[in-house]
Amino acid sequence: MEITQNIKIAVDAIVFGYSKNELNVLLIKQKFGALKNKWALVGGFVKDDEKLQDAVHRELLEETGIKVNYLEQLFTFGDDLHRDPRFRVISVAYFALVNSTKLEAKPDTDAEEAQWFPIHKLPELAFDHDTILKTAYTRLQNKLSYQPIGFDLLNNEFLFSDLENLYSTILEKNIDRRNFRKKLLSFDILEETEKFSDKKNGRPAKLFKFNKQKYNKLLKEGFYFEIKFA
Amino acid sequence: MEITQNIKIAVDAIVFGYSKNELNVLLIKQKFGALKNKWALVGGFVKDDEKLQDAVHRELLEETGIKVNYLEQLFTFGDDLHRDPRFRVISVAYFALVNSTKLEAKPDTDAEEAQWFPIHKLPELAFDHDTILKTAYTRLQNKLSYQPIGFDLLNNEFLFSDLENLYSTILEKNIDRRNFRKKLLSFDILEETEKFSDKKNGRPAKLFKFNKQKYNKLLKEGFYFEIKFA
DNA sequence: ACAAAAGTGTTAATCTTACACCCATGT
DNA sequence: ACATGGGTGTAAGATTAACACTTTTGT
Repeated sequence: MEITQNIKIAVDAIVFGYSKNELNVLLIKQKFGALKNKWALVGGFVKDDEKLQDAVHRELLEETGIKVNYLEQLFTFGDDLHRDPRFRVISVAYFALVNSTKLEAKPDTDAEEAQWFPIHKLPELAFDHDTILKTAYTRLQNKLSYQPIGFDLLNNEFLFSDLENLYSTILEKNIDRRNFRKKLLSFDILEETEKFSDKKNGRPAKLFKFNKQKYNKLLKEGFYFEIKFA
Repeated sequence: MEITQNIKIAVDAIVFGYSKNELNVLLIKQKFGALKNKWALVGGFVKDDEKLQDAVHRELLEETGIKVNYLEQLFTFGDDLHRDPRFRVISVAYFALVNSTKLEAKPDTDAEEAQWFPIHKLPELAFDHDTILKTAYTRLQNKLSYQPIGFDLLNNEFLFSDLENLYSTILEKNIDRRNFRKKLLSFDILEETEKFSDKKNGRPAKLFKFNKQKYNKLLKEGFYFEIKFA
């Protein structure tokens, strides 16, 4: 039983970062080919002896020097036979979160131009990457309501107002501050620190931490993280 | 830019059927190779000019003659480099529901032996198909609570008791009959028919239909299907 | 003293849960 | 008349939603 197949398999990463009340996406400028100078998701072909996940990490490191905080498989795009104009490529897309939108000095390898773009100010994208991005954004919006994933976009220690802004920015909704705080505290997965914000204006605010161990423990006991909004 | 890659891409379908208060999975017996006589999910290699979805439909038709009621992409299994002992295969798994567990007379093509197995009485499976199956079962259990997917496992017209049994079988939970009925009726996506069950025993029960148009309309208006259990 | 953001509590409305008896049919 | 499964309502408890004033700090 011999199989010949002329399909290439690639991975692409949709990396979200949150900074200054904006949700950003990491893109790199295409340097070659018909799509030169368009922007694209970080990605590339999978090596023969490489796990899909490892391929994603490798590409991220090679092209942007970034290490992600959260990574999960999103969807496999393989129904559009000509999504890549060169030949048939099936892409396994991954969804990633980072808690910093600083870009390190570019790594030596590919020296691609990587850049963060606010989700609502995207440039024209190569391939079907706009579709992929839309899928990822919807996934992020949904997950925020039933998985404590927002913390992966914030610093280890954060203000309640940061968290609240993150939710209201990404979900594009207003949130009642009191109800939001009450709800999150009721889960008992946040810890107060002794530290305070060092903002110029207004009353200093306590810094909080997400206690992942406690969350995992509660999960096993049947706890279900869920935040709804009016 | 030349790429050589020695990875094959396949699709596999996890087909669920519900019959006589049991959840069943469709498997086929392997006829060749090292895994001969083990059972496996329906699947096969993707053709060069074939959409992933079409590959699934084709394999289902060729190997079992079945047409599914619901199909969605589940997950892409590609991290285990030796999941297929012959060479590296990445498999895009699809999750399917049918409303009949009758198997047509075998189609002429491959004449594979296809058979339904109750989810809790599975034979030994080839490859990593037990992992895939577990993933699919979890997905089914979760989806049942937030998408009206159970109807795709039942006849077009069904009894409330069927629906209730389906939920309690798949979720492996007891359900309060009154609360369940109240909840579902409150969604206003079910229609009473004029017909009644023709069971021998007990009071005849009304047959209901799921009104998919109405559900889709409500969805657009922001309706959210959600069933929780005590 | 004022501007800015943080912190906090109550009430009404809604939703969820628990629970048991009568009804219609076939034998 | 009895066995079988179908059909229904209510009350207590929990959760959600709506809403505004006081506190702390820097200037």
